[in-house]
Amino acid sequence: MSMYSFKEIETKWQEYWRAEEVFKADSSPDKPKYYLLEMFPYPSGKIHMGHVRNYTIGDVAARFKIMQGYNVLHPMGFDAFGQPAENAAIKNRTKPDIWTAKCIEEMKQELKKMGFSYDWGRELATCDSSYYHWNQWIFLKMLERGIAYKKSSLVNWCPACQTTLANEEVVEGGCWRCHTTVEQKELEQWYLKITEYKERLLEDLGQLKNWPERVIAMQKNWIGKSQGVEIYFKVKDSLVTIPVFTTRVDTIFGATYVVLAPEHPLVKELISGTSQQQEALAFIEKTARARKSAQAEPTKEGVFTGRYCINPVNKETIPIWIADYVLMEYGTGAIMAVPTHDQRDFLFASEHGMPMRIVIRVSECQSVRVSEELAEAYEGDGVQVNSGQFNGLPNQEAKIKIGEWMEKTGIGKIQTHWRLRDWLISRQRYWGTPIPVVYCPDCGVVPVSCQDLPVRLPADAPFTGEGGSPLGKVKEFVETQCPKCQGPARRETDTMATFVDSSWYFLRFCSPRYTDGPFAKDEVKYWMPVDQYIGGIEHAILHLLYSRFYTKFLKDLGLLNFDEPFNKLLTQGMVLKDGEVMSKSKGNIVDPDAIIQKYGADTLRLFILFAAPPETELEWDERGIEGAFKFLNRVWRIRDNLQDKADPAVYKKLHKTIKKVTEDLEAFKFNTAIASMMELVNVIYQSGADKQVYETLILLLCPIAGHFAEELWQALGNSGSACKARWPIFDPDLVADEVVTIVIQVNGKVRAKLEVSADINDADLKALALADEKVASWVKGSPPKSVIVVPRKLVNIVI
RNA sequence: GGGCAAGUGGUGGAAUGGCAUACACGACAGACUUAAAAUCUGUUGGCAGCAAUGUCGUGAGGGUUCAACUCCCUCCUUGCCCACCA
Repeated sequence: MSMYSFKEIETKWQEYWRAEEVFKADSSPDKPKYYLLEMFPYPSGKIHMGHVRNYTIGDVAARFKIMQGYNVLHPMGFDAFGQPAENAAIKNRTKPDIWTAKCIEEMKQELKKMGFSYDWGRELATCDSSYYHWNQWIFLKMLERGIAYKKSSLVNWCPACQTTLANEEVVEGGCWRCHTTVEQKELEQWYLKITEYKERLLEDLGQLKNWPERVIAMQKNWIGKSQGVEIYFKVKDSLVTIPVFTTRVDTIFGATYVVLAPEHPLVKELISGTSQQQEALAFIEKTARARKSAQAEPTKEGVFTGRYCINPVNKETIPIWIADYVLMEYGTGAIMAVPTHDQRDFLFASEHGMPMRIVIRVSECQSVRVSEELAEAYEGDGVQVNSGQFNGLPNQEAKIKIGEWMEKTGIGKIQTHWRLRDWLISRQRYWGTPIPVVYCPDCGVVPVSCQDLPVRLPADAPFTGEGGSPLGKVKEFVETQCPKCQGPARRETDTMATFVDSSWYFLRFCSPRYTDGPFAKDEVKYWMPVDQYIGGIEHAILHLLYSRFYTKFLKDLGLLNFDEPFNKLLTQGMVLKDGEVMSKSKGNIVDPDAIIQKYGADTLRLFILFAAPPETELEWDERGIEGAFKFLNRVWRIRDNLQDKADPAVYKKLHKTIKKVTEDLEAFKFNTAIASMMELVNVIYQSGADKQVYETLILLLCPIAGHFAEELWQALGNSGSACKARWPIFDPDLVADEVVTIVIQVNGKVRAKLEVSADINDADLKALALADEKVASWVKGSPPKSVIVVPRKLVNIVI
């Protein structure tokens, strides 16, 4: 009787898989392909439970597909540029490249200890010049087509660190590193014109039938298409016109004032010379300061400009205000205020004593007549009142009619506004892809030519943590020749945001060593799109949106022949401890490596799959992991008591288990797949198993507990790798029951059960049910009102 | 404020119109053992009952149905995402 010595077994098989290149993928046109991808990690040096869960889910799916005969591509790499390497450089005086290489090495060792089925021959790291070369190449193509461009804009700026911050790096209005209040600063920055693709990004969401609903909803929200009307308000005694955007044109007759954002370009002109000028200027100055801190609380402050404009639908003269509840970034930066039908306008109007007029009522005879009776704005649907020729129309209908009428008369224009902004990719940082552009005093902004790529990061730079980009201080990097006139020029010292790196890595995996372009077209044609993508919900918007954008751009370049990169998407839930997310700051981290040491990788994999379905949160439970370990040991010991020929009932259970496990793995229902295998093991402990039953069980376990299965597969005298064996097929005859249990209900309550032949007809079943003595005692001779018979399941007698 | 998801035994969870609580953890009991651990075998939703059995029970309330954890409506709670977005 041997022990289940997981340490030896796991090392042995990991070495075997490596030496035999078991998981090496090659494109082969005669086999169905399956590209399984998990979101690649930032190489922090240690894997955490989130990684373990993400990659275990993917690994089981990959191994299952291999056994089913698919040609599987399952690669792994590292999203290796980014802030932490630079922070480490500042803190420990290490070089970012050396620090990152060390982290990758350590992380790879941990991933290997989990026994994941990666084709390590395809490993890539985004910080390799052979990778970021093509980042730069794609950027140049975007520049050529006007998709990459430079403009001046407000960005988050930490005055202490002297650097810009991404929105994600602003925590409660302060710098995530030093907590200094973040300011808004005007800077020239590089952008990618993702807005050029907004229509397609929105529309093609419809193609993503196998994406979670909520991810689709989040992307829709983020793109933020809203249809409305731009209305022109003429300023009284002036040639100026104020365009206003609204999605509620049906409320236009209730507009009692107009509001501009304090930064609106027309504001200065409007207030000049009015009695309100000083007050207005002071207000603008004050809000500008308040708005500098990124997360200012909403307020309802504002000031009258001293000017009036004309409501074009009823020629009413209404005042123009400036208020900080209007945002310059959305719409036209100006709104028409309808206090009766917009809650924000209502609050502002109440505060400042502005008039209100109801223009939509639930019904025409509704008794509320004067606006003073309103406690809040009515934002729902109803019938138009006080609305000129549109009175009496349902407001949804009026919305369309008024829009059309405005177009015809030139009062306004039907328009669509979007929330999506262009993507700011400039970072004043060292550890990222250099933006391949040169500034020449004579020729201006000149792209580096494709032949001269990659623009390499200098090996060293001064990392002080203050005073802007370290790259700017590396003379050999900055000083260069203009590609156009050969005169002296300066290189761009900004680098690209790391989200750029991860926006196309799934394409690079198809031909990671290709040198003539970002990827080999035929390899991409064979492998793409990704059949199954797996990762955290935190990437539901940014990474997935950027990857979709890149795919569409590369399609337009003629390099791809599909619109969407990821066919199916699974977002796995988080791993919790004591009801909270595992995090360093909470100090509730469970180190996967410690669990591997104590129980082995197969036990860890089994537990993490068994404890919860993949999409829901998973509560870490040390006792649960012992249960998983006990189960593997229980399976291990079956080998000591194999019979010559197992009981037919065991075979029946076996084939039912094959069916259930196959269906469940297909649907990523790992927890119930494992439960059904546990049931089979319980039956085996009752009735015994033979070699064939045992071998089949081992194969069913193989995708989940790979090392364990290999060892037993070999011990049973098989040659070759279990994970290359054919996936078991169930016998339909053995799965079908010849006797079924029928539930007999009286008035919907279970009163009896009958064992009957599976092919009994409904009439016989009904007769049998009525004849049952327990049933008779409930029916008590009264004739049943009706009897419902569900074949093979139940009979319900209604009395 | 808007959107989405979830709410089931002591615990993780199963059942997506047809036996509520599969499987596991924990707990309790028995076997083995000098003893413990490990292992194996049972029992394990509440209430009433010696028992057979009855009855209640899936966040709350209503509805549809012969039948509802499941579908519909209203509400509560929790989590996530977005948010002065006009």
